[in-house]
Amino acid sequence: MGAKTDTREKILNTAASLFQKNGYHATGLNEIIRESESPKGSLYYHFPNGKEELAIAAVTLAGSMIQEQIEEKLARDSDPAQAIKHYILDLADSFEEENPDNQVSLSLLALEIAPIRDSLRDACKQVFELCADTYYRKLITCGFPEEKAKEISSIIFVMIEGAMSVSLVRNDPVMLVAVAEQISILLNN
Amino acid sequence: MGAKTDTREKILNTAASLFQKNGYHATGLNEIIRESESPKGSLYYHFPNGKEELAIAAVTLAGSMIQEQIEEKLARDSDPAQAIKHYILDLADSFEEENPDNQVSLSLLALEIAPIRDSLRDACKQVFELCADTYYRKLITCGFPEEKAKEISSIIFVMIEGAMSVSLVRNDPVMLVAVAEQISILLNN
DNA sequence: GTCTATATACGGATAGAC
DNA sequence: GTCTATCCGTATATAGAC
Repeated sequence: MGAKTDTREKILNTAASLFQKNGYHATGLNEIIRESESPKGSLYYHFPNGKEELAIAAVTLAGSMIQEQIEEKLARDSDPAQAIKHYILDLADSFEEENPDNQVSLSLLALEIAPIRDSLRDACKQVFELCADTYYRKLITCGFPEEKAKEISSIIFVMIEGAMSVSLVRNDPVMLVAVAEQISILLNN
Repeated sequence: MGAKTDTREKILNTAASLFQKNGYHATGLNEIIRESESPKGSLYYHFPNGKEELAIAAVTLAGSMIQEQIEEKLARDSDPAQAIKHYILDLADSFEEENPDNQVSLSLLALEIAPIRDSLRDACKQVFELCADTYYRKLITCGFPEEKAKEISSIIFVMIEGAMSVSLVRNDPVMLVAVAEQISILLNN
């Protein structure tokens, strides 16, 4: 093995990166195979259902990577409010950088592909759930009551995703900073 | 006059509706002229710069309509927390309905078109600003200090847009309800 | 499993009659 | 100002050699 899954991985990584950055409809399969230096035949060999199947795999991969990043960064502070604030400020800091692993927004891709088909919507729902659940577990670990943690973790996900959208549109991370400042208020009530 | 601007208006309204609902790249000009029952020649007569010019006009129109709806609904309650909560719960209620004037999310369209060109990004920024400013003016009217109002109004816009995105992806308005419940906490701190 | 050539449809845009 | 016919590029997808 090794080379066996290598082509598939290259295609998938490239697709996930381009889909997240430019969106689903704006990204052509030709662009994906060019950037990943893979032939089109391999794409359809590994993803027989074409672009939609690739989208499901891509949103799932992107979600996992984001989830891992959240988890890792939340572990740096024991205080949950501080940890989450710290994480969001890091997002703001890395906003200018262009390297692909800093792409932490799922909204564009999810909003585009969810309406296409139920299977795509389900994949998006799962990814959203996964991210929110990472905040949830942090809050539980820190002693928050279950109900409160459930409520707050969803709100945090919504605020971050909303602030990311606004920041991307405005091309300016100040909205993320503003949201970071609200976290402690949110958690202490 | 009357018939003179009628064609333009029909094209623009249809475009704004389809762009908001399905997104920019997923909506073809052919679809717009078919749905608006206008010939393609008229589209390029009224919007010589084609799809991009239409997108600017559409996002601006959509923003104005949303802004008016926010303003109108916030006027129903004198207490700002109550007014905003009431407005968000209305959004949740109207979530199932399909008529076009209930499309109150700008994120999909804005995230798609902002990166295309600066003129499109600027139009999106202005629209976002317009909406947030409506919350701002409500807060000022109700006696909030300027700085606090500025801060909170942005957060409210972010939370609503984020909750709308999540609700659209999940096809379920519960996230809007959850956000509505947080408004009073946000305003009383 | 890999790769290229090709099929087919549709995208945005334009020309030019009326 | 209105409308149709058409251009050209690119999109997704497939066929079939290797």
